[in-house]
Amino acid sequence: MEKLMIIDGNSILNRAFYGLQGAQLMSAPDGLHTNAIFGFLNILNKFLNEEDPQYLCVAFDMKAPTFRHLQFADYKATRKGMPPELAEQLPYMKDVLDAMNIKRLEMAGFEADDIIGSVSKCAEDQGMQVVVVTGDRDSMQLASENVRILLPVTKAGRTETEEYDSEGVFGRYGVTPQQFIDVKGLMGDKSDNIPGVPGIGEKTATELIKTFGSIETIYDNIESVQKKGVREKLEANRELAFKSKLLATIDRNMPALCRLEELKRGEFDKDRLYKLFKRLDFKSLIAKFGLEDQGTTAASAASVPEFTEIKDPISLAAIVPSICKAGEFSLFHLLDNVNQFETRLAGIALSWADQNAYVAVGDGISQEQFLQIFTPVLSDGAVKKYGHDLKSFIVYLKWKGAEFAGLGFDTMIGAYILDPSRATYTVAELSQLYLDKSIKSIDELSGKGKNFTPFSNMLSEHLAPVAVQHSRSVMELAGAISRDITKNDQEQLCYEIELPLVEVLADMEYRGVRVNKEGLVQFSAALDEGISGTTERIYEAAGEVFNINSPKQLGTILFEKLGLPVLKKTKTGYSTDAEVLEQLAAQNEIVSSILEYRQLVKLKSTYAEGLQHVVNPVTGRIHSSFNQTVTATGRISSTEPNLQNIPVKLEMGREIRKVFVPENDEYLLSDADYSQIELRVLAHITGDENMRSAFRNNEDIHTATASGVFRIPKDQVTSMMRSRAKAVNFGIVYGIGDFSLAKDLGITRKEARKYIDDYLEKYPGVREYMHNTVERGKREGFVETMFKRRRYLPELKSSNFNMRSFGERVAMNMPIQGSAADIIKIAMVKVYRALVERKMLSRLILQVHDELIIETHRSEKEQVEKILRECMENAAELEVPLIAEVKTGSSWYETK
DNA sequence: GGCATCACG
DNA sequence: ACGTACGTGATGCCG
Repeated sequence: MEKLMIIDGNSILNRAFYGLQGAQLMSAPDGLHTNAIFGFLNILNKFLNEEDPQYLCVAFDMKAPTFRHLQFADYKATRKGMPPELAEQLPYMKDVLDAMNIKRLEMAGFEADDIIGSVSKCAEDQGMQVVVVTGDRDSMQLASENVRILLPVTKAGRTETEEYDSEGVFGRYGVTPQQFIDVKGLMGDKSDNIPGVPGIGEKTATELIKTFGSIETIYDNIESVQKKGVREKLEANRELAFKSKLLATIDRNMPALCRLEELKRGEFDKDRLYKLFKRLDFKSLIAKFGLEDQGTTAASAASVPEFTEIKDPISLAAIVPSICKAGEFSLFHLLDNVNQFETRLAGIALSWADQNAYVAVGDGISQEQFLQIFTPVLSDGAVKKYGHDLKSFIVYLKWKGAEFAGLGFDTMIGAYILDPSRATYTVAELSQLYLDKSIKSIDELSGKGKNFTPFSNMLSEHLAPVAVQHSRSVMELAGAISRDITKNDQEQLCYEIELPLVEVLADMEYRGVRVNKEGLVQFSAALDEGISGTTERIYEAAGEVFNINSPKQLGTILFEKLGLPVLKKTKTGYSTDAEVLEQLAAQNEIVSSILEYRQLVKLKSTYAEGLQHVVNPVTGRIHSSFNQTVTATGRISSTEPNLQNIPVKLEMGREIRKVFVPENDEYLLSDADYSQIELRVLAHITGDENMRSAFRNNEDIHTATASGVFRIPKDQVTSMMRSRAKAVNFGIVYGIGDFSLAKDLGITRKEARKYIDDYLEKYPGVREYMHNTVERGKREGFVETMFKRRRYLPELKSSNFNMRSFGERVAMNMPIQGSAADIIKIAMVKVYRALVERKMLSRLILQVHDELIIETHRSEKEQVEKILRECMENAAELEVPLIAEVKTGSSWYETK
């Protein structure tokens, strides 16, 4: 039997739009929203795979009024207009469907439901099987032996499908599909503004129709309606009932929709679809629909520039003079991981003047030969280098003992400065964005997951053209991106802060930090003892053995077996996080054991054991990566391992810091941290006089705030008041709301509101700033830091309350967090230069957002402390003093 | 691979 | 009426 699938376009788009609205907006590079189209295509793809129909169409509503509007003025009067974020997606959705050769059906004067009803009837009559995909239960009336209704529903965060044929409808609602119309006629539908009979709801309506069969029969036998109240309501609204039934009835006899042949599925127009998906930034769908190949065959694909392939040392040496003469060149380096601790150069593409070359390292030229021949160029500061992610190349060179100088531009960093919110910064996507040029991406070439192939295992005939396209693009991108940076007035940020920082971070990664591995092993063993005891106590209290690490199993024990009250839920079930457990601790002894267990297991798995795995066996040190293009605010992030979240708050965790030590006993660790840098930045950029004077007088800011908020002299501020004022200070920086402050402090919302109001009273400049920064964000589309780092905030224009509120909080927070990040980056460059210029033995090794750590040679202790303090305190000229506190000790633990 | 949890500033 | 603080990364579970 042949099968037709009809999709209710508006309803599925709506569902996708509202279903896929996380905190993150989904949008194409130019800000066009794409979430509804994306969701629609995923649903479409799923059902096409499951049903594989021979015929397919999508029905849409049109803006024109339908016969229902014309007959009844109120019809759908309450329905709000489509939000602009969805409306802008419609034309693209239609383009995509056209490119997929899927017939769109829309007709002025009719709703999608009527089209679906008519087409399905026609198909049914011709002996076809019909599947209707919709998000709208109104279509239930269409179900029959041969018409199934598929309803994607979101359950616990996952999309499942409810399926109804006529029996299914009867099973679920107790009435036949036909009678579904009568039920709706009686109960009405608020969202469609179908009035129904006032006072009759779903229950009564269903009962009545079950008994009588239809609205007509009810009125023919109105005296048989048992309940007096119901009968009176029915009698009083006879006309309304019939009118509502008519409104609820889908028109199944629309003219001219019966040309089913036109709905036969056709081939995708792959080229057109590929371009559209590119436009919409749908990478995963390109793969899902098998369009990868279009990238190279598409007309827009850039051609590969002419290049020389270099496979012997002599040819390499031959191009060196030409590069030096050009005075600048771009490079694209291909690194492979030999193992967890070692990278290898697999090849490098070079572009200079009008020439390009690919050096096949490991294929005729060894790494050593390459370095020997090329280091004079790499270390010559007079020859400018343009690259993409030069930090990784510089770190590689450092391991090989080679020098790098003359960093001209890094396109990854440049693109991050232009827009720090991007998920990735690949040369291929930046070329598309800034050069309007399509090149094959290098990651695609090497594959992912089980298809992954190291560059060294690939033929250079495949690698070289792509690598050369990359190096040529890097040259062009350097121009395009630097022009935009100039336009945005971000030159200082780029050339004095971010680019100089590349070398600083490379050096920090290369140096690493010494850890006492034996100490980690011992720490781990000590934790084991605690864990086994705690585990036993938990099993004992639970009366059974289960996996405590599984929130699901733990939830079952706590909330079902032990009957503890459910205070919070997550998407997938009961919440068992620390906040919940702390509230439950008094009710059952097991709870505090679980908290203790969690603490111990976290320390063991993430720190005691996790860190052991990343100690470099050659150096005995941990070489974390410091990422410069990850955060949306300008902060640096640290990975593999993350050395920016080593425990410090609780003593038990803090002990782990004892294993972070200097290289040997000639060295110490110096730790300098900014005192209240974010609040000082706040005082500076808001210009608030009260806050400024508190800092200028070197007051304790939380006490000063408490004194203002509680309207009492500073010497009468209690520690309770101070800690509450501290919470408000923090909250303000995050774009506070009374609800969250109340929860944080365990007070009522009203009290929290008063704290905030009193705070803004005390610091009126802060109120002014918060208002202005949001307004400016809306006007300009972005907010910025003291040093002109930008973050774009399309969320501010969202019609979705939550999303817009999120945008507003970010608008308030980013300039503060980001300015603090700017300042410490400036300090890092200063500190690094000071150490290098003085030819000191001490080196910067870690940064933790407001804290710098130097491995200090004992002979240089005083000098290092002075450099740290001065570079940090003078990194920026603020309206309030910047204060850095420095301590030196024989381990990270000892620098507290 | 997404989710829940928890470590840091 | 909404649903609830900013920025990160690592781990273990589970579909």
